[in-house]
Amino acid sequence: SDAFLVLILCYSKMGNVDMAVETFGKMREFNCEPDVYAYNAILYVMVQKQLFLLALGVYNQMLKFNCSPNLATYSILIDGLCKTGQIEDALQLFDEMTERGISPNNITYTIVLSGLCHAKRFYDAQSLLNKMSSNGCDPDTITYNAVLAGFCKLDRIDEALMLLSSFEGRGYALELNSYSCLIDCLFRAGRFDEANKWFCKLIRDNISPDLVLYTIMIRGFCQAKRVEDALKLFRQMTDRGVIPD
RNA sequence: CGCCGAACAGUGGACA
Repeated sequence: SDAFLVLILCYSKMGNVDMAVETFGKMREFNCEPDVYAYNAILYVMVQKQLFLLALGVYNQMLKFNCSPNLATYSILIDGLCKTGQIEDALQLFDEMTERGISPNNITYTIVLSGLCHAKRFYDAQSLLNKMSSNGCDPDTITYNAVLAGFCKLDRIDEALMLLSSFEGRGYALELNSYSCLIDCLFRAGRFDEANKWFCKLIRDNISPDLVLYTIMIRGFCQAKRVEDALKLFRQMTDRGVIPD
């Protein structure tokens, strides 16, 4: 049974649904009842390949065979719904899960938060974030990344900045990607000085900007008609060994 | 057979 699981996981990582499904089917032939991990593995591939209806079928089969879904099962399914834009169904499944007595953890919350952001449901995301903390789940760095990027893209920059300060207050540091995202959004909102301020902070913190961030900066300064600043950055970039594309 | 552990799920940047 473990052997099957490992095999399914391998196919799953290779993105080979057909072989994963075939292997899964063979389990029964060998008198191995799939356990929750096997189900999760197979659900995961299906969801990755957007075969959501198939996944739902497997989920129902799972219930029929009295294999109780666990938190990972729901995370996989909810994630699939979110990523195919079916946020309402995702929320419903989320409720179904809690009704079954399974409480969400960091991962589940992050999935739903990111789904809500992608669905442009800022207020729902905000209140879920609060609910998360009041349920004793502390957002971790992945949660913050997801929500920060989400808020930025919804042009809720001030909310993102507030989030960032509570984030820093808890001793986390942003990664380069997230800074880039924030800076880009500041530029788009016409908040050039702030964008520049964050960039300077990055340098002070000894984080090396990469090609993408330099591109964001240069583009931003060009839009702000600060061509000299843009050129200065271009030089800084090449001096630091970042090659323009 | 029971217990314990392990193995499954989350974010991600400009232009394109």
